[in-house]
Amino acid sequence: MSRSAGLKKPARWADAVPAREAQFEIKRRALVREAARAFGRRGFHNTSLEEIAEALGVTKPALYRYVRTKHEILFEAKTIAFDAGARARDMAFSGTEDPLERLRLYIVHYIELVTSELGSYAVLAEPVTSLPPEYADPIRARMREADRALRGMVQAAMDAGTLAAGDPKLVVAFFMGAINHIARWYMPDGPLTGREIGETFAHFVLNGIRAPLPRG
Amino acid sequence: MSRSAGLKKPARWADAVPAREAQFEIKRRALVREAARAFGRRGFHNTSLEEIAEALGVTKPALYRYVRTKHEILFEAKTIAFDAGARARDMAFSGTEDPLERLRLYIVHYIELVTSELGSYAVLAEPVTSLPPEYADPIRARMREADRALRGMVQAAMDAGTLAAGDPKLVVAFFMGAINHIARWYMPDGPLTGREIGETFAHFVLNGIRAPLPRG
DNA sequence: CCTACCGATCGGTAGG
DNA sequence: CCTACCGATCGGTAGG
Repeated sequence: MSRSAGLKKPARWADAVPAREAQFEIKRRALVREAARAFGRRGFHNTSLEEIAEALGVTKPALYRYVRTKHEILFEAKTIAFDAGARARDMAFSGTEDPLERLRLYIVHYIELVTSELGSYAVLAEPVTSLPPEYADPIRARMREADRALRGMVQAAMDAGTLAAGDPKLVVAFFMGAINHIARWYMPDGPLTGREIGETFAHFVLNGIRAPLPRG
Repeated sequence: MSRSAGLKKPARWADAVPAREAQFEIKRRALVREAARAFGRRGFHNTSLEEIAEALGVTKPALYRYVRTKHEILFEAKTIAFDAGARARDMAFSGTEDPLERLRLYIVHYIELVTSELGSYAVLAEPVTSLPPEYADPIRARMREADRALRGMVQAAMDAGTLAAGDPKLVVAFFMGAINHIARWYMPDGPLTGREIGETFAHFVLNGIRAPLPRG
């Protein structure tokens, strides 16, 4: 359609060397990840673009080659976190047919993802109100989507009789609160691996923290 | 010591009408509560003093009669939340001698307090980094204090054998994550009372969400 | 308790 | 990718 279309040069080296665009994506991702880490630690408004730029070894205006606004960065960071949740659900579904075991797998996998990215997922704690409607609305939609999916998983296990009957909403609020809180205290170089935390939390959620043989 | 001391007029009506100072305290508290609510909902930096003033029916400069800085307001709001936690612990200790029951009482009471203040306690989610060191340091100290106290309660129940042996730190992180998250989704005019949520969450924490009689 | 108003921070842009 | 620099927001103050 465009007049310049006919002038496009053939790809050099038959695209064997995608260098330029690949570099761009790599840099952009590094920017979003670094920002996510900072936003999660200190909060969106307590983190200036200049600080992010400094952490990446460039100046603030350079960031604008990769991103349009600060809001866009937060939006991308949150999107990555929601994608991880969706991936954990996929893994849980393809891992087993049993509703209760699915829930367990979801918890373990999601926690492993959350703890494997240098704390980038703490951005989930940043209020959506830090974003203008154009970004906040899709994020809220994804929150509802994740909630709906998890409630469905809980309901399925209740229907199967392996979960105590009750309000799925409350159950999801319970364990997602505990899980999303992890990003706020987890230290990648601490004594516990993501897997260990995942297994432990999954056990706590399903079986509680009580001793198996309460003394009378 | 002051020269005007000798000129002080006797208290009118023998202090039966403390009006002035009481009014001041009432207004100050209304200010902090309103701000806490707004900070918890939209975040500290997304809430301007002008918005808070408007919600109270005054102009921004009027707030400075009751408070020195915006930071001080956030500090007070967080302090109130920590005081509630301490009160819940006191109630738990004076309510029973049994370590496990104490934990249960703490959870129920704390959740009841958190849900009984129009969402003021969501300020706990605001990062301490929104405060300058002079305020952030005491807040961090109180976080550590609360953590230590709760770990002690958990350890006691483990020693008594009513809680499964394990890492008290992880146990506390687990249930406090779930509990503090409540302030972020609780609606005072929703279908659930704070008491109901408290009882349910306490049960989830202690016994898990699993059905009591899993089918084989 | 209000009407102005100042000062600093910081997101974003110009221009190279 | 950098050196300037603009513009808006907003916490806080003056003065009444």
